[in-house]
Amino acid sequence: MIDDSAKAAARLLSWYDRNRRDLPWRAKPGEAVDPYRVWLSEIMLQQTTVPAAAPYFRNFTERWPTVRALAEAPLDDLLVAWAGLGYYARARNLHKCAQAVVSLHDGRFPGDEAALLELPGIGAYTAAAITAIAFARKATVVDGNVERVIARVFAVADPLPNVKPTLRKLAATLTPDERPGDYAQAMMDLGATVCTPRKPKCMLCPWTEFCEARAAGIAETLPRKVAKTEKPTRRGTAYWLLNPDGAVLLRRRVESGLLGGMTEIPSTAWQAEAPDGAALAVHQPLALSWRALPGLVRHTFSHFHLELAIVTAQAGDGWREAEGLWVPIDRLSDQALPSVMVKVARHALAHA
DNA sequence: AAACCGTGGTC
DNA sequence: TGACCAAGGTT
Repeated sequence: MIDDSAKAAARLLSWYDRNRRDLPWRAKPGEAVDPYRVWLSEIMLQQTTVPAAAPYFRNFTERWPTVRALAEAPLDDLLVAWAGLGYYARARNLHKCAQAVVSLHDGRFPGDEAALLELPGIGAYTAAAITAIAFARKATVVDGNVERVIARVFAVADPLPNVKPTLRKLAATLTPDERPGDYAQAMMDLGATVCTPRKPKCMLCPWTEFCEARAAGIAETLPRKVAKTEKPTRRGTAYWLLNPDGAVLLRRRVESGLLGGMTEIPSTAWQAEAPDGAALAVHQPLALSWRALPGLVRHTFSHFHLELAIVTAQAGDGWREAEGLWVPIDRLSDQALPSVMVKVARHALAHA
């Protein structure tokens, strides 16, 4: 077991110095840390892999180099730029947070956890990460990586999420006073590259000698998690409607909830039962004779599977009566289309 | 407090 | 091939 937390921290920091990864948001040695870039990267990395976030981070920082620039941009520009990254409430809160930093803090991020926690989209993890990485102040960062490392080092067998407070307390006992930012990133790097969910590389681990789970031969089985509820399937039909100019009808979804504020191809409600003829008539954007396209578009969201049928029609006179916006096919990339809608558009273009 | 909220890669 | 997984937060 770990009987000397200072020694454990030193061992981890030494490992970190020898295995430092070059990531787009990581300041080079000697380079000043920009809290704006730390914050932006932490939001993008929530439940998101490094390869997925990296191109979005480059695009955002090039286009909006400061929090003030981001605050002054129209929300819809952020949603277009965020499209495809998922969890779109993050983009809405990103905008709110940038505006709060400008209006409440004169354009500078606050440097303590309590003040950061007040900002939209910043929770316990992100507040600690910004405090440690951007402001070099002591804070215990607990993300999925840290939970896994701590559960293994201390052989905590109680399942998540209930055991989370216990893991947090244990993690705090190891946090050193020195180099808080490097230590936070070292813990996450250790979890991401060595103490991995499957087949942990214990031979390369700086903590292998005092890891209780490794000693007990149960490292790969930790942390335990309560079984998740099964995902239901919902079904719907999307309307691929073209006007005489060859533009397609799109709509803006409501601000809250699933894909809030994003652009969609008009469709019926998504329910357990596929829509019947009456439902198709109720939801159609124009009263027309629709032709069914072959196949289905399948997509899985965080908590349900979706099966979408697609019907198509050509609007004649009166196309202006439809509710929504008409977008030329070659301008679809300017829209805030989430991945599921990109799938629908591709399917329609391939089969229409 | 449990549900909601995306996506793409991996095995 | 379908379940699991990733630098979580909000309601």
